[in-house]
This record gives sequence, C-alpha cells and structure tokens, in this order.
Amino acid sequence: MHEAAMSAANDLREYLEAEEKLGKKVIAARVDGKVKDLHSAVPEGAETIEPIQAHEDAALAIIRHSTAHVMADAVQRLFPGTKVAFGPATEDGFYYDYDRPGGTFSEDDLAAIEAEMKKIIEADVPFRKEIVERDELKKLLDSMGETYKSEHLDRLEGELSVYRHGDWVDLCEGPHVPSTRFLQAFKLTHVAGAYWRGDERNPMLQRIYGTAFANPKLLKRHLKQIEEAKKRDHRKLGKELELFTFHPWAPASPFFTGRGAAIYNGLVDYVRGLYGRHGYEEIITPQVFDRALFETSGHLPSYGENMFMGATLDGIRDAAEELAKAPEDGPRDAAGCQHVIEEHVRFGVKPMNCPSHCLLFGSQLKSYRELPLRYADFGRLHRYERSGVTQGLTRVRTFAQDDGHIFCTEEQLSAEIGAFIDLVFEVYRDFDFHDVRIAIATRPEDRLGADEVWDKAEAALIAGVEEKDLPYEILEGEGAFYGPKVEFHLKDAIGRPWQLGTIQADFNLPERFDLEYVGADNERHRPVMLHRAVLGSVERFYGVLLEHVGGNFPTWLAPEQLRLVTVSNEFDAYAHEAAAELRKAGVRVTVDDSSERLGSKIRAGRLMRVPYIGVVGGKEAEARGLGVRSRDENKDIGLLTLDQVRDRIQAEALPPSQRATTDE
RNA sequence: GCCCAGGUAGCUCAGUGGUAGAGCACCUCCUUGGUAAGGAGGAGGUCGUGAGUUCAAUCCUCAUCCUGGGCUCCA
Repeated sequence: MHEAAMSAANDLREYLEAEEKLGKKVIAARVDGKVKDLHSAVPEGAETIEPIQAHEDAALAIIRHSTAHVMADAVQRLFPGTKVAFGPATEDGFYYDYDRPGGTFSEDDLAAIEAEMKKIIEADVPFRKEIVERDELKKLLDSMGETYKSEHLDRLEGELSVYRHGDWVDLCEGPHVPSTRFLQAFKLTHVAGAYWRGDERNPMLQRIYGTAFANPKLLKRHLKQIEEAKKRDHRKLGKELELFTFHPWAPASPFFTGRGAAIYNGLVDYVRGLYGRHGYEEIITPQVFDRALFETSGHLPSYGENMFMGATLDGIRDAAEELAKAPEDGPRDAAGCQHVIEEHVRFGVKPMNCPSHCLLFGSQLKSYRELPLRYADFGRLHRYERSGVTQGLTRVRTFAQDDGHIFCTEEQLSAEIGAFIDLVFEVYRDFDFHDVRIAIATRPEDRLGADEVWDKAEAALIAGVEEKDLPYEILEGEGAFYGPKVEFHLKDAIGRPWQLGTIQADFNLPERFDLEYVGADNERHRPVMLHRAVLGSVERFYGVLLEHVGGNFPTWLAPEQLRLVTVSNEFDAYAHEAAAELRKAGVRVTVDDSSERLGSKIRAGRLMRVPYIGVVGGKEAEARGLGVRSRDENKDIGLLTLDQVRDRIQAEALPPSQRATTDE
C-alpha cells in the first residue's frame, strides 16, 4: 500500500515519520506482527508496519530488557572485571546475572548502581544492533573476557547479533528502545544468588533484580501494589489474626491456634462434605512404616532425600555395636559406616499416602464391581525440605493433603479424570478463586517404570483435560517420579503462582505392589491408580486463601462469626444470655464484656475481621435483639432480633455451592 | 543446600564498645461511655545461641540456629 514510502525509507523510523506515525513515545515497530527496532531496515514485502508506543504492553519487555543492559553497563563501570551472564525481562521487571571477581553484591550497592544508570540514561545514548559473524563475535567476547557469553554463543544457532549503546556491547537478539532516554522509570529492587544456567552444580552468580515502566507514574503504582500485597501476606495476617505461629524447634512446621485450627478444620470438613457426594471413602493409615514399604514403593531411592527416617534407641545401639566390631577386611570407610547405620534406621515417616493406600487396597481381594475405589485420607505428611525453600504455610515440612487415590480400570480412567476436574472447579468457585491455570507435567528424568507406561499415563491426562476443553500448558519433565501430573495453579497476593490441586495417573505403583482385582472374566487384572488432591496441601491452600480474602474469611469459615460488644457493663448479662441462645443454634459467637468504650471494642472486633459485630445496649436489651454491623457491607445494618441474626448467619454458614437455591 | 539481608519486650520497631528504649498488647485501679483507640499506674528483655577480641560486647570477629528475598527443588 505504501510501497513508495517503504522503499524511500532507510529504516522503520523514517518510514513511520513519513507516515506521520512517529510520536515522541514510539519505541519500536511491529512489522507483520513481529517487533522490530526502529533503526532496522524496512523489510521487503512488509504488509503492515505499526508503531509501538511506550505505554503498550508489548513495549514493557523492551523497556525492561533495555534497562537491564543499562544496569549491566553501570555495574561494569563501577565494578571492573565483572562478567555478565543472562539479563532478560521478566513478568514484573528484569534482572541481570553477574560474576563479580572475589565479591558479591549487597543491597547497599544498589543506590550507587542506580545513580550510574541515571548518568547513562541522561547521556541519551542510542541502542544499535549489529549482525556479526560467529568467529568475529567469539573473538570479541573472548577479548572482553565475557566467558559466560562466549559459552552461550557456542549454543546459539543462526544469525547472531550484538547490541551497543555507547561503548557497551552485549550478545543479544533485541529489540531495544531507540536510545537510553526512553528509560525514564526504573528501580533496582533486590539482589539474589542464582546458579549459572539454573543448575546447582554450576557456579553461583549474583543476580540483581529491578523493574521498569514506561513512566514514573506507572512505576510508582507498581511499587504501591507491592506494598499493598505485603499487607496481605499470609505470614503477617497469620500473626495479626492469631491463627498460627512457628518455633525454631520445629522449623517450617506451623502451630495452629484455636482460631487458626477452627479454619483449618473448616477446610477439612468442607472437603469431607464433598466426599460423601462424590463416592469417596475416608480411611486412616499409619504415620511411620518399616523402610521396606518405601523400598517397595520406590520412595527411598527416588524421594529419600526428602524423607525423615527414624530409629529406636535399640536400633542405634545395635548399629553402634556393629560399628565397634572391626570387620575382617579392614576398617570401614565413611560409606561403609553409613551403610551399617542405615541398616538400623528401620523407619520412615510417610511423605505421601500412596504407599499405604496400596497396602490397604491389597489387603483384600478386590472385585471389578468395587471399582472405581476412591480412598480419601487427611493423614499428616512429613517431608524434609531443604532449608531455604520453606516459606510460611505455603512450603512446610509437615502438612496434610486432602489426599485421595482412585483405583480403577483403564476404561474408567478418563471418566474419573473428568469428574475430578469438575470437582476442582466446583471447589475453587466456592472459595471465589477464578484465575486457575492448568499445567500438565510430563515424565521427569528420575522416574520409575517403562516409557510405554509413561506414554499411556501422559496420554490419559492430556485426553482428560482436552475433553473438558480447558487451556493448559505442558511442563516438560516436571512430573512426579511415579507418574505425570495435571496441576492446578492459583496465585498468591504477590502474584506468585502455587500448585494446589493435582491429579496424577500412575501405572507404576500398582505394579510394584502387585495390586490386582478380579474382572468380569474371572481373571486377575492390574488396576490403574490416580493420585489426586483438590486443595492440595491444606496448609498451602490455607495460606493462599488467607491472602486471597485478605484475612476476611467468609462467614462459613470464620472462627468467630459474631462478636457481641456491650455499650456498658450494665448489659453484660443480656449479652451473655443472647450469646448462649445463638450458640445453641450453632452460631460461633463471643462476648466482649471488657470495660472499654464501645468504639474501642468495635475496633478490636474489626481488626480481627469478625464478620458480624452485635452491639448490645439499652435499646437492644429491651427489644431482645442486637445492633448488627456487617464487616463485608462495612456498615451498621441496624437492630435485628436474635432470630433474624441467627437466620442471617445460618444462611451464610454453608459454602456457596451447598446453600439452598430456592426459597419456599 | 547455595547467594544476599535480618534476629532487641507478646507484636511493630528505635538505639549504643561502658549490661537498654517507644507505641500497641498485657496486669491493676479509675471511668460505664452508643459504632475504628477514655485515663492513670505497673509488670515484662541474660538484645537468637555458643565461642573469640577487649579492662568492658546487645554493638566488633567467627561459628551455629531461625526468619525473609532469590536460585535449585516442590504440595
């Protein structure tokens, strides 16, 4: 259409200028859907060329990546000899990894780096792309001593390019903003260690994180959002609302208070309620097993690093006696000693319920008429998580899952997967979670079983999800060691995604435990096993939910649904009488009869996020009612009789999906 | 486990090489007040733990435990 203009223009900038589309805030161009630098040539035969404005979503990654380049430049100016590794834009900012000779960065260094970056930005240096020959580039990177970049180059194929701004040069695909002046709003946020190429066998680099936006206003808004999110961090709320606490003698293992446990049990009771309707039977299985169980299941070889193993004092004494005896073939080395000790560490604390469910399944001969057999178990699990990975309630060493294992035939598999997905979405709706992402995690490197078995299991899961017409992504190699997973992810207050629900197809454990059922043909057959959890870990779900609702648990989960506050102690007697009556009707009610002023008591109740506060004074005592304040409506809803209060709270005392939908 | 930063009263946080402070919470008393903080007084800490340097360590050094931010791993 604009062929004349295209051929006349030396680059996209000139073209856009001729078309009068080059505003001051245009940072790049989109050519037939591809993002290009403004200084790149107009491609032959291009059909559409549109400007990208700084405030557009597509611009954000460009701005951030360009800011990362400027940061790396600043770091190398301030800390000569520092090498650079990777520096991409991320979902909410950017980072660049460095190898600083003989040193690390601390957060105190950030201010100086930011100042240096501002100088570069003020100098308004243009970014330029250059296509380079491989050999030449290799020579360049080696001469600069950029060993990481040079190593990375060896893995790249196709056309190679570098970007320069001023004297600074980096192996990079781009695109970038036209010049540093476009980087008007950035902030370096924190430093962290990160392994080269994300592999813990590699050296640890220093990563500096930052974020950048099109303008200072957007940056400020982002920083404010982070502040707001911190206020609803479940660790902070858990302390403020007196829900749970920790002690160094049980690291990463929460203690739930009465209030906290009420919510916890509310979650478990909720799931129990579902089980009745979805054909599960709840079972109870042991906590500690002979290690033979975990050898059979494959946990010890594949998951042993994460297990708590135990011994009795007798066992330890036996081990000591054996070690004290000199073996005939010379003294033992460390590995030999370890072997002796391990032989006497007979017990494993279960990290998962599946092995014990296999034992229970196998304890009686099963008929095909009993399948699908759905076991549910809220058993406590313990996993030794490496220090440094634990976090609040979302990553702990002791937890319960709303765990279940479905034993079924291969033919029943897809129907079971489908029914489970429906169940997950029903549950998440009840908790008002709507942003659910589905991922399918495929076979990991360390796994049990033959590839054909994994083919079958993965195909079953993918078919189950596709049947529901749900979008999903594949996570290669992220499956459990015994089977692939469908994962259901929700985000916490600061946008970090967490895996909660999961369903996993497993053809391996039934084999290892030699599980069988008698089919209609009177022959023995191997069942398939599905591992599944809706909330996932109750602890993790609790944490994510706590942040999601900002501490304002719905009435059906609130540990204290109604708090009565007296206007003066004159009305204490009536308040206790009213509370007793409501309590009989199942309302969780408390009385604040302290001699504080009314305003102070209301404030205390609000801070504890009690859904309803009932004011008790002369009017209320006389009318045998309460002056009710609603947390969620954030107002005084007036004088209600005790019956009305009871009806209102009872109506909210069930999860949404279980409330009566019709009025009589 | 690895890199960085922390750990002072129940909570949130000041602070200093000469053995510690605030606000809230708690306890007692006064106050009985109608919708987000009434007043006064009191109690409470071997400054995470253990070593070291020093005449003297909460403060400096080292180790260790725990917590937080990341990496790796994971529900």
